Amino acid sequence: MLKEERQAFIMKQINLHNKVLSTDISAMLSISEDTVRRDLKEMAEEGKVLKVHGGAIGRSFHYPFDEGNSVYAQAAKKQIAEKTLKLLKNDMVILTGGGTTMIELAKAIPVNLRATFFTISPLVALQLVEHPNLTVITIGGQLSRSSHIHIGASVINQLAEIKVDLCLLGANGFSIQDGMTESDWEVVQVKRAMLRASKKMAILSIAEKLNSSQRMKVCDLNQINYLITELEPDNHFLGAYQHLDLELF
Amino acid sequence: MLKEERQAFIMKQINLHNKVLSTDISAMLSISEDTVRRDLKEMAEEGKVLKVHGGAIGRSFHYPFDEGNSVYAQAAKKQIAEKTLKLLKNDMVILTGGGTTMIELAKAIPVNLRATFFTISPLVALQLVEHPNLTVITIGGQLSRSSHIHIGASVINQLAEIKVDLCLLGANGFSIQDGMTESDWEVVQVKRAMLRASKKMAILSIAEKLNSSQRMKVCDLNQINYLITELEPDNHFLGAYQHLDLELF
DNA sequence: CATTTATTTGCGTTTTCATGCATGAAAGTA
DNA sequence: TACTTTCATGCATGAAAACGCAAATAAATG
Repeated sequence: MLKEERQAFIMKQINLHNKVLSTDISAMLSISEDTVRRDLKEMAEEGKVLKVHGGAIGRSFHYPFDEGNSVYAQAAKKQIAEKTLKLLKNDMVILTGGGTTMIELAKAIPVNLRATFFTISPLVALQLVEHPNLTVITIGGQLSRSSHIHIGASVINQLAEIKVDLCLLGANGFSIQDGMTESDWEVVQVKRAMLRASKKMAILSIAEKLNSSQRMKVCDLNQINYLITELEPDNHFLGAYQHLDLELF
Repeated sequence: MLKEERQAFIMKQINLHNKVLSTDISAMLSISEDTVRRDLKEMAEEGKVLKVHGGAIGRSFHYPFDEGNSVYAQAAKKQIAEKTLKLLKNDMVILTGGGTTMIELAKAIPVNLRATFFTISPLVALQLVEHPNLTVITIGGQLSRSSHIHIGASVINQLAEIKVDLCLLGANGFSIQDGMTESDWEVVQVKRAMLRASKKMAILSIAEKLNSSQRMKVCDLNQINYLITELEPDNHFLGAYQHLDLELF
């Protein structure tokens, strides 16, 4: 049997069942597991499959979404993501919200980080799960059409049952006078619940959003531990925040 | 024997079997393997065949994973999606699994359908929420790296609390003998819970997956109400399923 | 026709490739 | 932690490919 035939067979199995076990292929084709492993290794190097312990899984899962990635202020968001990495340590349990900044963060996480992520955003969850050493848990609930995060009572209930080391949130409105604010009542509720579920709170926001306010208040600034923007902490634009009880990044 | 004859013979063999072995041709035509190799090399340079170690394979031989990251058997899956629409009525409460077939279904849903969807797949959820008249509720939990669906105890618990009109599932293994089967224990548990949570059960599967079995059993065929494939219900390939207590689409 | 020239073919040798097995390391599991 | 499964690695073996060379065949030329 030709090597190409074998690999085609494996590919077909993966297309059909999403994953294959080396032992199964070995048995089905009556070849040694070594050969299967070598095939999988080769195919993995060509990017055709994703090798995992015991076999391989398909790589065809790729969301048709952010492909046309024209994210607003993406450069700044990438910078924020990079800075945020400093807060993440091995074995942490982390809770995240949604938004494009969080997506950038999820992409930027180093492969060797070993941590548990709770998230209310399916997109962030899908991005995070690409990392081999992360445990990703989605807090489910009604999916908001506008913000693409889970909202509603069930989310609140689930959040009441966890306590995480660090919560990472994007901000909608953020100002000295009004603290963190939001325009959507449901989102306010969810964010408050996330706040309660976390020991520390970090806000990721492009500087542009600072000093803007929305209608509804999520919390005061003193409940925020870290504020991460694309600016240097000593930037004059951040002057008003430099003397508060929060750490600037 | 002329070179053209030989090469024509080889082409014929390749068209017939999609591949040839140098040793076989050598034996069949009583010529040395070197000659065969030289022929294959020549033909490969002309782009007629694809030379590989041990012989050659036809030019038409692509890997079953169609170029890039497009979906395997997408046409068939779109057909399945179209047929499935007949089962969906206004104000239904529907529970769905994951997989590329389900994604196609989510895309195919008409904008005027007014229904509530529960799903364990973040990808399906994101696709569904694009429709203005759907309420989308994600059943959250640990996100499986291999199948991109939520698994684990929390999913089971949440499923225990709902009762939906119709459950739509893709199948991993499906056969008369073994019923619906899966390769992942966690997924089995989730699918069983989905079964319990639903009044009716529909399986969406490309015909290619029928008559294949995986290690672990999800349920018997008599628990399935609808089986939807890309084939016509009276297709002879579905013969074995036509007399069962399930409706074919 | 004879001779030269070019092409094709087969054979032996050397390299490269494919595969299975054995071993110890690594990862997962109880 | 101890136990099992899976991985990676090197090695041995056999198969196939590449290469050069010479014989055989075909084509071309005078």
